[in-house]
Amino acid sequence: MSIHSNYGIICSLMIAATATARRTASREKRRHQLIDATMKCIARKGMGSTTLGDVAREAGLSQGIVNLHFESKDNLLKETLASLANEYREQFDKTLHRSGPRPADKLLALLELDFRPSICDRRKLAVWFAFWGEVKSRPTYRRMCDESDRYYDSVIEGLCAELIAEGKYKNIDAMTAADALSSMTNGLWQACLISPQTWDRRKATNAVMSYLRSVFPRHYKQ
Amino acid sequence: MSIHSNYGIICSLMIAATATARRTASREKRRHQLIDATMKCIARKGMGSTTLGDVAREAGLSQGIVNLHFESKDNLLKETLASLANEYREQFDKTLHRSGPRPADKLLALLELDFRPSICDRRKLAVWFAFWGEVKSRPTYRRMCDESDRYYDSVIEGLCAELIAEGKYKNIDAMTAADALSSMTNGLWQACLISPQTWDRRKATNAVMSYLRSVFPRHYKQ
Amino acid sequence: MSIHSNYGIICSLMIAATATARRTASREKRRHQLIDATMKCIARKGMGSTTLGDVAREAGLSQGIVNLHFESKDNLLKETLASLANEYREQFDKTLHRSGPRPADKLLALLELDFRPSICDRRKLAVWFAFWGEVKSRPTYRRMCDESDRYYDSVIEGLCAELIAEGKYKNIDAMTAADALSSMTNGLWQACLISPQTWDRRKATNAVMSYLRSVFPRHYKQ
Amino acid sequence: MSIHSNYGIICSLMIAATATARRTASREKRRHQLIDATMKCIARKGMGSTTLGDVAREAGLSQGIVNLHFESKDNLLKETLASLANEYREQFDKTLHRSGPRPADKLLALLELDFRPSICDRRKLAVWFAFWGEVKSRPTYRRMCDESDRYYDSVIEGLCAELIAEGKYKNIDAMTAADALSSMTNGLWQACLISPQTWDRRKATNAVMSYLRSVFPRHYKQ
DNA sequence: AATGAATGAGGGTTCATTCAT
DNA sequence: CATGAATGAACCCTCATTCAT
Repeated sequence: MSIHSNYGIICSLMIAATATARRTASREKRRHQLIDATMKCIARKGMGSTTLGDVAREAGLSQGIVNLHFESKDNLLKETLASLANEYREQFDKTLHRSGPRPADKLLALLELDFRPSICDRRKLAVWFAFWGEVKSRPTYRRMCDESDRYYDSVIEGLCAELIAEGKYKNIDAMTAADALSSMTNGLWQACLISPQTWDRRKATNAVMSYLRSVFPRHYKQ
Repeated sequence: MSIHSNYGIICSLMIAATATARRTASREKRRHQLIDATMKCIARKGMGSTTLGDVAREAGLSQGIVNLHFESKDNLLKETLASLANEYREQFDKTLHRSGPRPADKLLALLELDFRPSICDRRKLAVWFAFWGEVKSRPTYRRMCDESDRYYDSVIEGLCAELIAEGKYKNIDAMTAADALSSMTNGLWQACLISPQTWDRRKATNAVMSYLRSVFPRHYKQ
Repeated sequence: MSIHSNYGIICSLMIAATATARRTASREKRRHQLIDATMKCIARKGMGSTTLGDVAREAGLSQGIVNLHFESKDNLLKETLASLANEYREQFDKTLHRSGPRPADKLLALLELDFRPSICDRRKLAVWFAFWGEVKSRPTYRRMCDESDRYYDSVIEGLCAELIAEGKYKNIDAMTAADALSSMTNGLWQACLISPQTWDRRKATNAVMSYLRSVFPRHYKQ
Repeated sequence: MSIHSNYGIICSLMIAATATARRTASREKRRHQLIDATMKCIARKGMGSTTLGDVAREAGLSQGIVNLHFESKDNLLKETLASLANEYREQFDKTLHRSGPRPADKLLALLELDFRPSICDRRKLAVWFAFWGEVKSRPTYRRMCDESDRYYDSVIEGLCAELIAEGKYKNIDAMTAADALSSMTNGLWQACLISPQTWDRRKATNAVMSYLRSVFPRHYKQ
């Protein structure tokens, strides 16, 4: 075998690799495209009224496409929730690691994240609430949400613990502070969904800050 | 005809009479019965999977009964939400008027109400969240929820304003405090729904109290 | 309670009974009507190409009717086979008990039954063969067919045994004769299905008679 | 580029070469491979539940392969039946020509052929019956089966005629004997399919032999 | 020649709604 | 009022077929 044929082989291999890569990439891309369309539909029509036909149409593809890539509607919804949760987690982790270095800064950054437009977007919140609305009857959804929540709570609680240690705060424990802060975020999202006219980011931030300032006064000044 | 056949007839008659009595139960009673069955079904199977057949079966009645009393499924759901909202409002108002007389006591009573078993019951919360999950795509639901929320917020805000005036608190305004407290309640309900294992009433109360104590220290002592 | 009211009650009861009876009867009637339509469709289009829509249309009813009465297509098919088997069995038993009294007459009557127009009808045979075609992949069908076959075989074998005892035939045993006769019937039905042009009842009867005459010559004369 | 990468390339090439060889397998071979896979699928899942995807998977090939080689599913099935019929005919003709020389031996050899494992195999019978089940609604299938049957019947009838002439049998005509024998074979196959537990080759052979012996006693002794 | 992603028609099934009783 | 059989639209899903690679 000469070097020339070797060259040919290498090219073939590269093309094959690219083709495979492209096919594979395209598969992931399709899935993402469909999940995206699903979220749009859920936000617009609600979960119960979203049909696979709607999703396919939204994605500009054909009827059978969802079952081809997700096997069933149920699975599509599960993967949609997973994708949503994953997206949040990525932002959360990125924020956690890039902010700081002081725990007070990290905590503030994480709380502010929740009201950034990319997260606190009514369309996206509608999808979250659609899933939460099914949590009781779908153990899988509950488990997925629960798992994420525990992680976030533990991070928040850890930061609160550091603040308490640093500030020698006597009247508060880390877990209670974390519970209060986490629940406020969720409740404020709900307000954003239900009362968008009266809701605004500043109000939400004020509510959270009012807690931080009065509980951790040495870290968050007026 | 012998006495025996008479006996059988009389029994039949009594059964028939009972059935008739049941059948002629007042319109309102039947509607309530169906709404109740609806909530049970939503809590158990989720809103998307609840059929009119399920509701009728749960109520022990026949297939067409819901359309007879509510015209359509859509209407049944709207009335179910209205009933749920009404029930809460009644408890809220009763609590507001019976507690007191000081605003600090009233505020505390209202916040504690939210974690009483009759309100903070996972089955009932499941129904609430089911409706919130459809809020974005069903303007009617949103309007109904929004309306109630505004009322509660205004009451809470009024009480906070009284506390602020009484306590001469400088670093907080009534609206912010009301926002913080209301959103915490909603967020804690969500925790109850999603993480029932780690959730308990004391934790929830602690979270709320931690806010009251640090923001209104002169009213709520450690 | 006077006799008059009693009279009214009795009338009501009778009406109720009639109504119930009619409802119940109508249910069975509907099922039979649908099974009948199913057989017609299978005979005309084949089992694989028969849709529930076809069956409903054939019965002059609406799309959802089959699932209302049979839960699933699978169940409809099973019940169709059961009905077909039942119909045959009734004819078989009737023939068995009405013919005779001698075993030779009974055996002949049973074998002739298989080629009577009501049984050996190409449309009906098509349905039988449609089910036999699925026997390998559907254990339920196999079991149902097997069960019936055993019963018929045992009756035929019993009659052959009586003939053998009566005629003191040396060269044949009852089981072999029964196997030969039963299998001939099935094979001749197949010929009727596949080669209707060359098939006729006389030919079929001749084939069976040729066996009877040569194996049981003292019972069946030339 | 090191020798190691070369090694990898060469291996890839060899795999590719094998794949190519497989891909360029003669058209006929591929068709046969697919027909074989079709029979396996029909035997396992039934004709109605066999999809082109199943066939392709069974053959270890790709989704679109059947349409490439057979244009349509319908055509694949027709060719499968043709192949099945052809296979039987080859064995029949081989047996006919190799056995003998006396007609009694030929007839016996042909009848015994039908119960040899290579023919009377439940998997293969399942396929036969699957096609017979569609005979009524698919004229093409009927015609194909009919054509073959006529040929076999004519051969059997011819042999019977020779026996009758040789043995000077008075009470039987060739056509009737051929009908009886052919139908017995088919009926015994059905027994093999439906009641495999109680069926065995000896029983089947006995049934056929009981006919031959009593109808052609001078050729087939006890 | 072969692949496998994509299509879209059509199947079984569910269910809100209607209506005769 | 109440029933429950019946309807038929619309859903999810399957699968033969096509086509770019």
